[in-house]
Amino acid sequence: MVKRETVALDLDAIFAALSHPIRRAMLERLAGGDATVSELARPHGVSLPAISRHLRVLEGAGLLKEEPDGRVRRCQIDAAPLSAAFGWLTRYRVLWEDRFARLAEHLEETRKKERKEERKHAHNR
Amino acid sequence: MVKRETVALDLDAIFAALSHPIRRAMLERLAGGDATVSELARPHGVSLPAISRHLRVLEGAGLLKEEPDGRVRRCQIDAAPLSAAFGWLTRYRVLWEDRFARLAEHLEETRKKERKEERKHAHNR
DNA sequence: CGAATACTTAACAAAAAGGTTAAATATTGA
DNA sequence: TCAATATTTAACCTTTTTGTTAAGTATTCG
Repeated sequence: MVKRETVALDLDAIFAALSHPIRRAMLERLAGGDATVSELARPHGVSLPAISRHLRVLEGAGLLKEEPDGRVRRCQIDAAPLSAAFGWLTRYRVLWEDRFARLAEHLEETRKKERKEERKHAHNR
Repeated sequence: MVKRETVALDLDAIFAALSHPIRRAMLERLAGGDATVSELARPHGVSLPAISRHLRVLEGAGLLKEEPDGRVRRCQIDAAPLSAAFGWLTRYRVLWEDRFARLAEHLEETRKKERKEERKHAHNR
């Protein structure tokens, strides 16, 4: 199936896109509403070309849509791909939680036995 | 506040660690239980030094704990840092709430089934 | 029209990422 | 003790990432 590979490639691109603080900050900014390239650039002390390339990274991960509007470019977040990242994390978080759950169960079991032993010994004292 | 910076740095490292398919596969493997370096290396067609460095990336993100055990190194997942990534995504999850809801439902459904299967198998053991 | 504005592309450099092979280290087991 | 096993370190190469400045392309507006 092609889909599996696509998803995998997406995850590569999505997680990579999220791994840079400027790009995360841009997404955070865009979460509050659309913005132009310059507006997105302003808070970060880097050149416009650098910003432009960050935007293309986000776009490549499917996280950004741009729409030319006169001489301005209006940028909009597309958060949909985040659900893939979220899904990956969730799938394995679940597994780890299960492991913890099983461990916790086991410990609880052990504790019960121990308490039983304790009570027995208390009687014999 | 030092904490904020630490978290930001962690997010860089955590998302970067998750952006490589081999590293994600290793975490998936480790989710099923501890493994040695060689065991982790086996499925991927790369050299052991390459694997060793992937492991250090995971370790650097706090996702891996290694314990020398004779001439073997037993690797164990530490899922705790994932909650930072999880947390970041969750903050912006408002933007894809609908999809999120559907995904969450689906995962919950899957988990229930899996647990049912687990109990069944546990009985047959 | 022509200057200013908002970007992008080109060309370049430094650093990081990801891989390789060869050599070093440590542990086990015959 | 010696050979095999498991893994890391060193040295090296290539590609990608991230940034820079300078130049190019549209678009708006006086």
